[in-house]
Amino acid sequence: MPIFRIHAESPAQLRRSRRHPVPTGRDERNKTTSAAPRPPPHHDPHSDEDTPTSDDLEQFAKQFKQRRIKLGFTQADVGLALGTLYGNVFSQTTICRFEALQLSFKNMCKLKPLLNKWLEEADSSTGSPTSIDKIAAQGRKRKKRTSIEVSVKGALESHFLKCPKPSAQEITSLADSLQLEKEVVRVWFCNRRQKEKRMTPPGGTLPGAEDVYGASRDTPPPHG
Amino acid sequence: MPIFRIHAESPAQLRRSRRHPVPTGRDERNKTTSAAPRPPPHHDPHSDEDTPTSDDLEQFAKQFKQRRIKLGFTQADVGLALGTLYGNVFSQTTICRFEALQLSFKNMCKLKPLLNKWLEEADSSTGSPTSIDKIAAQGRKRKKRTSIEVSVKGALESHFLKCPKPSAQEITSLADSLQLEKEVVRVWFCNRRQKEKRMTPPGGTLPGAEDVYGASRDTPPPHG
DNA sequence: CACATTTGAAAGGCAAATGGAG
DNA sequence: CTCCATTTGCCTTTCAAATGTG
Repeated sequence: MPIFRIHAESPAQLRRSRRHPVPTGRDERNKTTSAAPRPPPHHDPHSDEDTPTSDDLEQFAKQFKQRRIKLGFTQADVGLALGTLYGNVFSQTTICRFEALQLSFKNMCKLKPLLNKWLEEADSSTGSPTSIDKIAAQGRKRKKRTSIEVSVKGALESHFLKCPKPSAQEITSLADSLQLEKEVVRVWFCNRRQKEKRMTPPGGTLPGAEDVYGASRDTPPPHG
Repeated sequence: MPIFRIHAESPAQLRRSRRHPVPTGRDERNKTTSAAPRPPPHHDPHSDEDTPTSDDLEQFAKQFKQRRIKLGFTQADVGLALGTLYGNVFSQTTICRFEALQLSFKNMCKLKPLLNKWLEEADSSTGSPTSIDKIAAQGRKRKKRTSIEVSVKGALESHFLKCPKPSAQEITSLADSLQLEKEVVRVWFCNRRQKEKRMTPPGGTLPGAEDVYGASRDTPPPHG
């Protein structure tokens, strides 16, 4: 049973390879089953703070989820709590991914200590009135994700078609006319270009038409 | 423009694929797109409080979403805000459904005034410090949804197979052994029985043979 | 800037909670 | 209490916004 797949396939890759059929054929999944994907730089087998093994993570995630549920918290609650505890909010999505081992190995390692701390906190204060009702998201580190309205998106899109690489000035004026921050627009174009690349099939053919070639059995999308 | 499908096919009905006649008898399903499914008791054309038409709702939902985004709020924010405004929290999911017109007509009507109020509130306080109005309205709060752990679910399931209709006493003891509230267990069995029924084809045959009785073919299959 | 990665808002599936009728 | 319809939310997934690195 191939348990822990973290890092064996990073989420990004999963996503990508799922999008087009990509005749990968063989799964490269059986790379590492339970060994740490990456040997610790200097081994230090005893702690929770040091690079854990995949098994550690799996174990922890499982236990974490169990405790969380038993304590009656939702994933969202946890994400929020991390904010009030360390000023570092996370979305419910991220907690979900952690529990499901769907983050990269590195990412998992980064989050583990935080969640561990929260768990201890929550665990110990079972029943006692530790005010966890701080709604103020102070010192938010990451910028809140901007929602771009459909119509606005359309406008951006059509601009992109005309000019995928607008100058700083163009961006500014566009941002202005759409009432968006300049930075948001700039990043949007960056991301949009990235997407374009992703969607453009390696050979210049259309995606979906690639199946015609049939058995390119083990040729994952060549990049260059 | 056949846009608004509220009530035309409520999610619930879609899901259950109209197996029951539903008391309404005649289907008011194809009752035009723009007329209110139910004529106002005494018409009072000027208000937001009265039964709105489908068009009203569609209009409102659209506008609502636009404003919300422009103001920089997420669906979750709104849901939460409703809680602090009226003591009646809603989840992100519900707000999402409202915006997408995915609630039943009745349900939409019920939520509209609340959201409308929030919108005004939020709208007017753009930039101004605002009063943190805590209308400690009805304490009428929905019980937080209980998450039942996988293993516990398994236990319940196996009990169900042995005895789908446990007595109050059995429930109590089961609840006790699983460390769940008795009520939760009772409801679980109710819901489980419901599910069983839903999955069991009407004639004892497999689902798909259901239409033997009535040619009710005005509902296109769930979109694809 | 390109490219890889982290992270979240919104949407979808399933089911927990609620309400009405018997 | 039951059944059944309906409301509503937790968790999950998708797509992409934001961030990090060269």
